[in-house]
Amino acid sequence: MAIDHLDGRIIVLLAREPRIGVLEMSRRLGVARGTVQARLDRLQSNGVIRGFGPQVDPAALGYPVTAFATLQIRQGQGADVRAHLATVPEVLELLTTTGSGDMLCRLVARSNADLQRVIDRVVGFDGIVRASTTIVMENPVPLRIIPLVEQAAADSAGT
Amino acid sequence: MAIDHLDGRIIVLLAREPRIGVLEMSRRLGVARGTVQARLDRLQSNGVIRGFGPQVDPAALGYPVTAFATLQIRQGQGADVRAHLATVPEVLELLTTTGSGDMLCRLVARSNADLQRVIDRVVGFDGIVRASTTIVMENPVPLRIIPLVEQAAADSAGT
DNA sequence: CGTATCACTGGTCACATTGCCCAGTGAATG
DNA sequence: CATTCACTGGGCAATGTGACCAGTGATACG
Repeated sequence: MAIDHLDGRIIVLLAREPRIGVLEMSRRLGVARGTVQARLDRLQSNGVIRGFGPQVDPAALGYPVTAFATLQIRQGQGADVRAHLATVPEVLELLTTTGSGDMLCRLVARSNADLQRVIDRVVGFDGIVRASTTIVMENPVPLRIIPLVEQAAADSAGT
Repeated sequence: MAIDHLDGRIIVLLAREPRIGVLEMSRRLGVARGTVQARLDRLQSNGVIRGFGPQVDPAALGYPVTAFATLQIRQGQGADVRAHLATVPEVLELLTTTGSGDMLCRLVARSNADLQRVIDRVVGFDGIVRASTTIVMENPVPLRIIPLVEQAAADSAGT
């Protein structure tokens, strides 16, 4: 579960140059190829590295508008609402949060006008009592993981 | 910018089996290898595919708690606050939202108790007027992109 | 109507990398 | 002291890669 310094270097290197191969990594890190391979296998079976799927930019797909919707759910309707939201492609993520029957929903849309359509589709469901939406303007820190990986690696070094 | 059906199939296939190579993709899709290669190059230079970085699970790194903090920023302090938050490893993402001086901040922590430490570090900065935090309990729809890709590919098909 | 452009096909080539194997070493464990 | 484990450094066959090429069909353009 905890990662050591070498694991951290592997992940960071992989994050910076995803196209790199195991052999080149072993050269850069100064360890044997088999070691890198074993570490990678372990990190993946640990679940630390979930995968290497392509990171797709919704904006480049024609969905430049991002918004968050906070939904208040009628008691007992949670499962239905989840199933409903899972069918909406513009719903990129759904989280349940503290506060009874609250959900947070990450949305994208083709334009501000299109966002209205998306929101209508999202909230057009019986179990949703109330919804409030916040539009994202800028993204000063895009979703990142490297600093946390370095932190985790440094922590384990102290152990 | 718009993707066609073949682009969509490439992305979906890549998302499902990231380890797959160009050659194997061309076999599965029934097109020539060069075509897949050209499409992939184009998708990447378009910015539709940003990269293939490893998807790291913060929970597996020892940070199982996720939270969102809504920050209200003092006028004119936005840039300073961004710089401050960028230095906190537990800040995975930072967005500015509608509502003057509002930011939304995605956090992780080692535990609920540790979250207090993270929040203290986040809000312990002059430009932040007020902060409210919501803890994430479940993640019924993890960050996903495939449905949107399929949608975008279907849309362009109609064109 | 001809022509240029473009994407795609199906093939080749040399080269690098992969997955898999092995024996040996050093450290930590029991 | 014996065992286990991670790592090293090496070797092997098989595969994939990047780079080409000529030919073809469709589309857009003068």
